[in-house]
Amino acid sequence: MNPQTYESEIQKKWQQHKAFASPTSAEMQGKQKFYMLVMLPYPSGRIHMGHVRNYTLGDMVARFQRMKGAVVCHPLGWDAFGLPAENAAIQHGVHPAVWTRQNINDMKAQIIKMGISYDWDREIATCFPDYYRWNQWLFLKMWERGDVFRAERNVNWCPALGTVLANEQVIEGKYERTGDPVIQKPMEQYFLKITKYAEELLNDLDTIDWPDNVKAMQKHWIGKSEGAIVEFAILPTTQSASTPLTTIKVFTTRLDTLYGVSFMALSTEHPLITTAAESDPSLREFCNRIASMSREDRLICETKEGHPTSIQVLHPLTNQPLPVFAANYILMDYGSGAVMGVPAHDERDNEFAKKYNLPIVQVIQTPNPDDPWEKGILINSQQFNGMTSDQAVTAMVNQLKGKAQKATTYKLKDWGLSRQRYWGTPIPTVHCPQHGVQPVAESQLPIQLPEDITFSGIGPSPLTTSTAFLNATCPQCQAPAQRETDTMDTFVDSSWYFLRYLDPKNQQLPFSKAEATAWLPIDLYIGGIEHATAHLVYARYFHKVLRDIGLTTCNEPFKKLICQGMVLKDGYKMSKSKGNVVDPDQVIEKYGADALRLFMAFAAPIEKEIDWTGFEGIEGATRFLKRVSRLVEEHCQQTQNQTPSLPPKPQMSTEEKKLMHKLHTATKHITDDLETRYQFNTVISSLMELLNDITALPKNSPNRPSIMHQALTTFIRLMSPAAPHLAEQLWEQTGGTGFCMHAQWPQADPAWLETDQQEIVIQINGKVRGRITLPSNATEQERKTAALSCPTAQPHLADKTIQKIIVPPSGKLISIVVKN
RNA sequence: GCCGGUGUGGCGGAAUGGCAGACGCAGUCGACUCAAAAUCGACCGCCCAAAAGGCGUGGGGGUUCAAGUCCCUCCACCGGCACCA
Repeated sequence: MNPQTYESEIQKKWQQHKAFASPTSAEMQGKQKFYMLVMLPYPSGRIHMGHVRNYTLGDMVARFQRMKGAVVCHPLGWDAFGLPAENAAIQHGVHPAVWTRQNINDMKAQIIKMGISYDWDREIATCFPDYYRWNQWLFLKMWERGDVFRAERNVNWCPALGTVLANEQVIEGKYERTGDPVIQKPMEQYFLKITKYAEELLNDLDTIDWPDNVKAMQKHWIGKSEGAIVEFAILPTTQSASTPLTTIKVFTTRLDTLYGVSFMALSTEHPLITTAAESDPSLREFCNRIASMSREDRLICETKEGHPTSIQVLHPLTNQPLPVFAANYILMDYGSGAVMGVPAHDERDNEFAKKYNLPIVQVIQTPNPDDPWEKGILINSQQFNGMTSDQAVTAMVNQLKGKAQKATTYKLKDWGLSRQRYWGTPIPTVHCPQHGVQPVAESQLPIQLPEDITFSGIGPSPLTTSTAFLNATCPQCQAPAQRETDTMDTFVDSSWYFLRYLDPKNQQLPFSKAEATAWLPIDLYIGGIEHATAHLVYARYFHKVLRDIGLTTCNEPFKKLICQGMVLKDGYKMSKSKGNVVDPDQVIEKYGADALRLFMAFAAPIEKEIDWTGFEGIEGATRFLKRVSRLVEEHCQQTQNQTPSLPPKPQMSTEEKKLMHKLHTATKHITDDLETRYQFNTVISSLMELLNDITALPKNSPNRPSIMHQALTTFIRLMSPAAPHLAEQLWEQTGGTGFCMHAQWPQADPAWLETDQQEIVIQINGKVRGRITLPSNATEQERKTAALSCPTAQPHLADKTIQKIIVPPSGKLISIVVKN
């Protein structure tokens, strides 16, 4: 029978019997739980090989855990808000909701064809009011907690279209579609105070089982550095009276180099520079030039550039006046946007000082004179001379009294939430002429997206075209107010979706605490490495907020994370524009879902990239499945479903005992690989080895029917997570009851893991010189004696002095050390 | 530049300090066949005619009875971040 027919029949049966259903917390009855999660897909319309790989491997774990007896939650949903739907609306006139709906239906059908065991009763789509109302609810909770604020930040502004663009739409400073120039324009936006959790987000990385590279990326993203904030007083006569500032605050990790400061550099966006530029045309021109550069250009342009100002500051210890520059290498959004220039001990300051002829004063003696950027011993620093860098920092903070404090800064920035888009969660606030920005009352949720929208791709957010939507009342004074037209970043949607799966129909809360407590943390999360920072940081942050609101109890949502490698074609990522997309549907059409799954699991370790090009290997997967079917077929014909019970061990032939041993060692390996090592390629190779050994059992083996029955029914269950359709088919054929996917997972019997006889390798001076077979219970002395009399070892022992004989605990090897 | 990782046959890869190359793909030869496909069997790292033996996990060094695996160092490649004060 060909896979195309039986696979869909089995899928129907699974569906009819709700075979993938998972219980609520009340129904769990103290059973071991397992929450298997994959990153929710964007409904682009077609599944691709990356999805296939991700979902196959997740499904293997889910199916394995079910057979092991765990209650398994294995859901899928749709990350359904986002730009492509809006583009489809602009280009093809189809409403984003319609387009998205259709794509979800198409993709769901494809995923069902893969035989992935998702509990579709838990399905969610983030674009439904059912879901996004809880984004709004959470926003209001965070507002109450004071975790939401409004501030200005630059956006990509396309003056020709009058539209804000996403980073991905801007290429080399131009709108990718029209080529219109894009500039940076400050705009008032909503922010979430993620920085409040910076320290915890950093520290808790040590408590989770994640890949090193992802942890490293997150650490770098959070970017903690410890140092001090020091104040430099502005010489009053050197700046215009209009500025309120009397000091400049500077963050430094090297307060010990304070005596080496010869200038101060400020970001071109620093308020002090902005004010100074008002009365200094040359400075203004410099700042404008830097501001007009796109982010990309700024990174490419590596030369340090500065512009002098009339401002001077006083050195806090020596009271010497120091010049203040505006400089292109100072970032406004890190530290305080100001740097104390220490040319002798900072590479960038050094370059800058040389260019502008500023004094370079060495104040640190470093262990390696060629590396002046390191810490060392202070010199030229008056009473601090002779101190180590670390001692000096403490001493200087004390000396400077209120003018310096130890401080910690992070690269992590507060999360800019606002998007000037239609297809997203409306931010639940109104603008009242009297009371400013006000959150709406909880009772008004959901604030629904209006349908009467025209999508032109130009002008402000499409939401501004719906007057019905815009008209609102102020919750404070009930006077007319204008509804907020910004929508939320779609990362909000994906920051807590895994909790909504647990209670998808809840009308009172985003999810109940009981469900969250019962199912969290997620035991295994699989997804692409591209989400190593943004999504995985935001989701961790949201989870901590939810914990602090009292909705969840654990600190970290994802206990174990695996990032799967990409599926390539001809060395490139598959993409429509390259025309190298391999459609999973066509592969299933030709080979069946089981073959594709098997191949995906076998091709390479999960975290590595695989290239579809080199892999006629799927033929191998097909061959394997055919061999299994044929073997079971033959066995059933021969035995007519008579299944005598297994004879006691002494009555078995040597070959039969060997097969039984293999059956149990394979069971052990496959169990380990699926349970702890998450190494899927060796699951498949173990299955192949086992199949080879089962096939090799002699036709005239005395207990063949019973041994074969035992071997095959075990094999079918071991194969079931990877190739569930064929397993189901063969399970029925061999007389199994119920679904194979619900059958009990085979257990490795320790008695069968041992063998009566053992082959022992004899090494002499590290080289293999012979092998002997001994009873497994032979003593160490017997092993040594036998090894020394091994014929092939004799030539290497003659005329030599034996110095040492080592028998390692496994007993599988004996190492003899000899000397001439 | 900094951080993380990888390096094993023609290819994908296996190997918890204990027989390197499991398993598969490709290939070669054979069986079956009128023939082909499918299937089954054998071979399949390098040197030597072969056996015996030697060499061999990016290069060099070290620890160990024993190193693909641990340590040092260099090289190459991949990924991430990148003027982070």
